[in-house]
Amino acid sequence: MNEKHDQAIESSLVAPDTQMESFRQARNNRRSELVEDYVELIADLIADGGEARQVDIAQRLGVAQPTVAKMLKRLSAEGYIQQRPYRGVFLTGTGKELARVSRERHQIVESFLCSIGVSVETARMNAEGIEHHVSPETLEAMKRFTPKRHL
Amino acid sequence: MNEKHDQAIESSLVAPDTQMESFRQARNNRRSELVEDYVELIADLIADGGEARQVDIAQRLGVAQPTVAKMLKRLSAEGYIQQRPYRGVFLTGTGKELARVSRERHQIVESFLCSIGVSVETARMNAEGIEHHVSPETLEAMKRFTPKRHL
DNA sequence: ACAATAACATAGCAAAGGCTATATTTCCAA
DNA sequence: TTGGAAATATAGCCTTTGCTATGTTATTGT
Repeated sequence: MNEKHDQAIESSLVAPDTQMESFRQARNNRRSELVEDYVELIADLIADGGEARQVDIAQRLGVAQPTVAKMLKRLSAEGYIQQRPYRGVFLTGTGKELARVSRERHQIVESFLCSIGVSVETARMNAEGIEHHVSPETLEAMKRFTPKRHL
Repeated sequence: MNEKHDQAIESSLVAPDTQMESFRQARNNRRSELVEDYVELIADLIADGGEARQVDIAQRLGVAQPTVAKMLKRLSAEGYIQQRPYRGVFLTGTGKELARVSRERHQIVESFLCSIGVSVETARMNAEGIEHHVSPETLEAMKRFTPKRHL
C-alpha cells in the first residue's frame, strides 16, 4: 500500500468502496440492458402488428438476424418468451411484466428529457441509453418534474 | 415481407430506421464508456495522490488487476496514456482533455440529479451509468436546470 | 545489503454479443 | 400443387471484457 494518510488533500474522490459500488452497479445494469430492449421491442411489435418476427426485430435493433436468433434463445431460456421453431415469438407472463415496466420507464425518461427542453429526436436517442441506468428513486423524481402535457 | 400497410394502426412505434439509429448510438456509447471511466478515474487519482496505480484503479472499479493491465494497454495504444513498465501511468494531452470533458459531464449529470430531488447516493450511482448517454444538447439542458448552489 | 512483500506482467480461459455463410423450413403465387 | 422467395436455424468465427494462476520486477524494513 502507498502511505499517504493525509486525507485533507483528498479532492473529489469518494471512498474506494463507494465508488466501486457505483461502477459495479453500472456494469450490472449493462448486462440487463439487452434483455430489456428486446422484451420491450417485442411487446411493441406484437401490440403493433400482432407478431414479432426475427427480421423485424433485427431491423429495428440494427443487428443481423442470427444475432437476434441467439438472443431469443437466451430470452427463452430465461423464461421471458416462448418460441416454436420457424414460428413467431410470444411473451410469457414474466416477459409481459418486464416489458410493461421497461416501456413505462422508457416513456417517463423520454418525456422528462423533452420537458427540460431537449428536442424529441435527441430525447429519443438519449433515452434509449439512459433508461437502463435510472433507479426507481430517480424515476420518481423525473415523474414529479414532468408536466402532465408531456405524459 | 408481411403485408400490413394499414399505417393508421401503428401505435407507438417510430420508423424502423429511426429506432435503429437510437439503438446503434446506444451501442456505440457503450463502447466508449470504459475508456471514459478509466481516463476520468486516472485523472482523479493523479490529482488526488500524484499517481495512478493499477491496484488503486482496480480497487475503485471493482475489477481484478490483470483486467486493468489489459485495458491500460488499450488506452496506451489509443494514445490516451503513457506507461512505463512497473511504473505509474500518465495521461497524454488527449487523455487529459478527454478526462476533463468526462469529469465535467459527470459532475453536471450528478448535480442535475440532485437538483431534481434525488439523494446524493442515488445520484452518484445513477450518474455513473447515465453520463455516457448524455449528448451535448441534453447536457446543456441539464446545466440550465441546475441551480448554482448545486454546481 | 538483501529477503520479504507489494506491484506489475503475462498466459490462458470463459461468456457475451456481434458477424458471415449456409442449410432448412414455411409460405405464397403462378 | 409445387417452385421460388422469404424467414428461420445453425455453424463457426471474432472482439471485448472479465477472471485465475503464476511469473517477474521494485521497494522497503531490518
